[in-house]
Amino acid sequence: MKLTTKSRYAVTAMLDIASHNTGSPISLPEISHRQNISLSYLEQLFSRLKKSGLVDSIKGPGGGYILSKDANEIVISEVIQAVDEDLETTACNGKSNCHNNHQCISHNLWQDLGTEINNFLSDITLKQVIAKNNSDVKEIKLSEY
Amino acid sequence: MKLTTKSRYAVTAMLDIASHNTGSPISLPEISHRQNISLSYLEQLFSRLKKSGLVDSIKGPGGGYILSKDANEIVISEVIQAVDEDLETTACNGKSNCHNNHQCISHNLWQDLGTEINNFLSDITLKQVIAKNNSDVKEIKLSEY
DNA sequence: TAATAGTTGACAATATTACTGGGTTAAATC
DNA sequence: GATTTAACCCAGTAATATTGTCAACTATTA
Repeated sequence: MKLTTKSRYAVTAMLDIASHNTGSPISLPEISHRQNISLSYLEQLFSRLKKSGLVDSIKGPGGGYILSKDANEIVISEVIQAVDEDLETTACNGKSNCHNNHQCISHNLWQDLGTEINNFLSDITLKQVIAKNNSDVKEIKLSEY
Repeated sequence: MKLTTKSRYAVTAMLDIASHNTGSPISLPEISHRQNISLSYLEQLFSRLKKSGLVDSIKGPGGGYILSKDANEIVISEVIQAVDEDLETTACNGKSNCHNNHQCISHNLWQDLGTEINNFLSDITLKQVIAKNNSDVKEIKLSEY
């Protein structure tokens, strides 16, 4: 599990689509403007997102991207994994001589934690993040009036 | 919250020290060998970790680094923050005109999630990760005999 | 005190990744 | 069918991560 600015952009863009979902596709220029992410970069990200089957695309005027599943069926971790392809490898990966000894145990420490982080992010859907945010906004509004 | 290979290395190195903690300091060449991280890079990482007060250093032969606090008092998030200095900024950060409107709501989506991830990693200590790993190893051993 | 093993810091060089720009293709509207 | 809008593809540049090298500086030990 890796969590870079790249994956942050991808998650943000997916959240943008999910929160502006009115049935019609959302274009990348729209997202670019709202989220302040360069169009070219979005194109690269969505190339991956589409390959991973998270979005469908519609060409031409009025076209754009739509979520391939419902927003409560897409979890954060799969968005991240779609754009950050490299699976993490430990130094002793595959070496049979490094099994159950002291060195390998050390190597596994991060792997364990990585799995936990992954599990955590696999429990959060796009919809949940949006719902939480909306409730926060309501609170702000209430406190202002 | 950012989670790159850099922060992964930092956490791994800290876990290495914590798991080999026998009272005497652990040298960077040791960690470099065990975790397969270049010595130069470890030096850079530990420069930050020391500045953040997470480790103390002892010079000269037999020297190295020791945890400045007990392993159950150091949480994963502070290790990550020590090496990844840049605080994340949203596009509308600071602009008063972008408050409570549609655009800003989108920007906040990630920020909310980021906070959650941070809270999650603030609840996990070095000691917990090691304890979990040790129990896993026991399970493996049991199943092998 | 000299020699050695270790940390610390600065700096350059390279490899990898993040990001941008220019063009091509496809669909819709006029 | 010309024009517009958007996805899509490919190369280039910028930034960052990573490694390498060298020179202090510090404590230990002989």
